[in-house]
Amino acid sequence: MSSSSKRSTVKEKLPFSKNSVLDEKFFARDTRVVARDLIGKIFWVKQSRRFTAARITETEAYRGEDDPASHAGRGKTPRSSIMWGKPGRTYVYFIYGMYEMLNIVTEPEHTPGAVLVRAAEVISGLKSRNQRYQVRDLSGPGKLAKSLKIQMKDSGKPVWGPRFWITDDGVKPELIVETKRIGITKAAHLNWRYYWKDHPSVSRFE
DNA sequence: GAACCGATTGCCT
DNA sequence: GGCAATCGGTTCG
Repeated sequence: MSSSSKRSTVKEKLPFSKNSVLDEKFFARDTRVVARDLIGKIFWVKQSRRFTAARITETEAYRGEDDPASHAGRGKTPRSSIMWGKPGRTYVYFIYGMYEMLNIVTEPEHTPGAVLVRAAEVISGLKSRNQRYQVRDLSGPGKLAKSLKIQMKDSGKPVWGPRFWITDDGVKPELIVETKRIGITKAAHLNWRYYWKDHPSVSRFE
């Protein structure tokens, strides 16, 4: 009668419905549409058998050769070539000597594009008690990657497991604000940043 | 090789 | 608001 009698099977139970996981088609679309649609979705990370869930509240779109601010803006290089790769894979890069940035590759294969995940709110898996304190609001891409322990070696992984997932639980923001991207000098006038209006985890309001 | 830059953050004035 | 920290990627020679 106790649950201990039927132990773990080969298949691992995921803390979300398989139907709610976004698939490759979701990411194989216009980068700006994907960036906007990702607001409110849940980003899952599995780290040493524990799951952390964070609701995405802020993103930015980075496109191809038509976007000078994008890593793809000067053509394919060893670092940026992943942006031409299959959609729905992570693109993690290192910047300013100390921060990693989490991006998701967009557009059909051979068309470059990626969405920078700039902010999120941890909604489950938050560490507490005797474990190390973890903040709830991941306000900014550097802090987000650091808190979720996302590193360069995570680059190229799909967002439908076994390390990352993105799910839709039906929760939607009342209003999504579109504004200028942050921290760039080229193509700074484009309103390709999207955030959940008034959400406390958003890095900056403009 | 060497020099320069950057999709950030936190601390300082 | 200004600016240093810090280092892989990119460009230049």
